[in-house]
Amino acid sequence: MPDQPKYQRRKEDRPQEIADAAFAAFAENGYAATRIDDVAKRAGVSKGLTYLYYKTKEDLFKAVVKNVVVRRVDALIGDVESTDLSSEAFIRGPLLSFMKKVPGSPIAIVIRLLISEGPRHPDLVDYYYENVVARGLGAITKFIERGVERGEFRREALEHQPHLFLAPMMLSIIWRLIFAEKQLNTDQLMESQVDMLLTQLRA
Amino acid sequence: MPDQPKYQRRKEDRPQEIADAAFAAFAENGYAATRIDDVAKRAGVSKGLTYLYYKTKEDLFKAVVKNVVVRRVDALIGDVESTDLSSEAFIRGPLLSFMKKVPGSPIAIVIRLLISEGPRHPDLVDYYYENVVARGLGAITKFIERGVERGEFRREALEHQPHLFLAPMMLSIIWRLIFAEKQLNTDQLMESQVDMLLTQLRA
DNA sequence: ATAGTTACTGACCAAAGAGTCAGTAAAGGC
DNA sequence: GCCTTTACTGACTCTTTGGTCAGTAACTAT
Repeated sequence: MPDQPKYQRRKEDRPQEIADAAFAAFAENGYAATRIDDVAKRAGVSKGLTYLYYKTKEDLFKAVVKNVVVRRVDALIGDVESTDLSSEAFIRGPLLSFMKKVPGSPIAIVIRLLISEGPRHPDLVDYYYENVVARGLGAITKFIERGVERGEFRREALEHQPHLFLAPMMLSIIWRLIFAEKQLNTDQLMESQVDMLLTQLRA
Repeated sequence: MPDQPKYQRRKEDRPQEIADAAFAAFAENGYAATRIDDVAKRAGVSKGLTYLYYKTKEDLFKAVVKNVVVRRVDALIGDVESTDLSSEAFIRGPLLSFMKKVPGSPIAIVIRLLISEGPRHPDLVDYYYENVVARGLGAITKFIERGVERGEFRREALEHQPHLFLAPMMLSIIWRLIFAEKQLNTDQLMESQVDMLLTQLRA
């Protein structure tokens, strides 16, 4: 029987492993009800090690919440800027499919955490506003404007369109966060809305 | 100097006073971060008294969350059933004005609490689904159907209309829960949506 | 091998907070 | 006034948990 070492030193990977475990724990139990000890167990390390990489529970929380969403939004914005589809085709294609994915993705969890913990972490809220919301809305707005310039869309009535595109997605997210099991065809909801908005936008 | 009694016995009023204080505390801090001692202080009573009227913290929480919303929804449903306005006039009038009020009302707080604590209190979620969501959606659906019977609305495409009416309200609620200060004209958002939906519904 | 470095462990501490209960005093009946 | 009832208080207990740190053992260099 080979003597198995009690643990391996894996300086490089630990922080991410702990962050992943923490995300799962926060997702299940929320911030306050999550025990650091529990996070450590999930990550397969001791509590002490968690404190080596993250100074406090709050630090861990913030670090975790920040790194979940940004790269997804980056990807979407990249798509928007590089696509050669017509505006309508892009909206019906990649944008709609992105919106359909969100309610079942970690983004939804982050929204739950922002709703429950946001008020006690204003800097986290600011971070999300700047890096996710503002950029996301900006991208959609730019995209509608491009449609206008190309003569695909009418100029008027685009005041609040970006938000209206997102509204059924938001409803779907919340619905699933609260009533996970109760059926609601959220995909169809978003499709109807997109249809409706495009009809109104079309030149 | 009259000797002031240390306290008054007010058996009738205490439960409600404690519940109100608890709602305020839960709204500010969430469930886990709320101290019973704090609730008691807000209500101007001792911690012990809280436990006389509510067996546990969880009992208190559930009692509080249940009694905030139901009577408002009752009122709305009462309106729906007794109005003599045309369907469109009712939607543009009382329904829209109800939806505008919600994001700044205690209902929004309840939604926050359901999102953060719902998973750990499934019976509370069920209660809300039955008493608020199902009844609310039912009322709107009935109302659209009435419009159809009267020849005001087209029959088709009313599949998911009730949810679409509510979607921008949901977005507004969440927006204000997270980004309280950041401006967004949520009223106008809901008006645009109602316009759009009515245009589509109109016979 | 052996010594040195440090990633990692786990027992520990101190604070906080849910829930209890013996005792107090306010109201009401006589 | 006095007695009884019970709404109410507040000090106490016991558990939980965030955070610390002295010690251990996995790797590295020589």
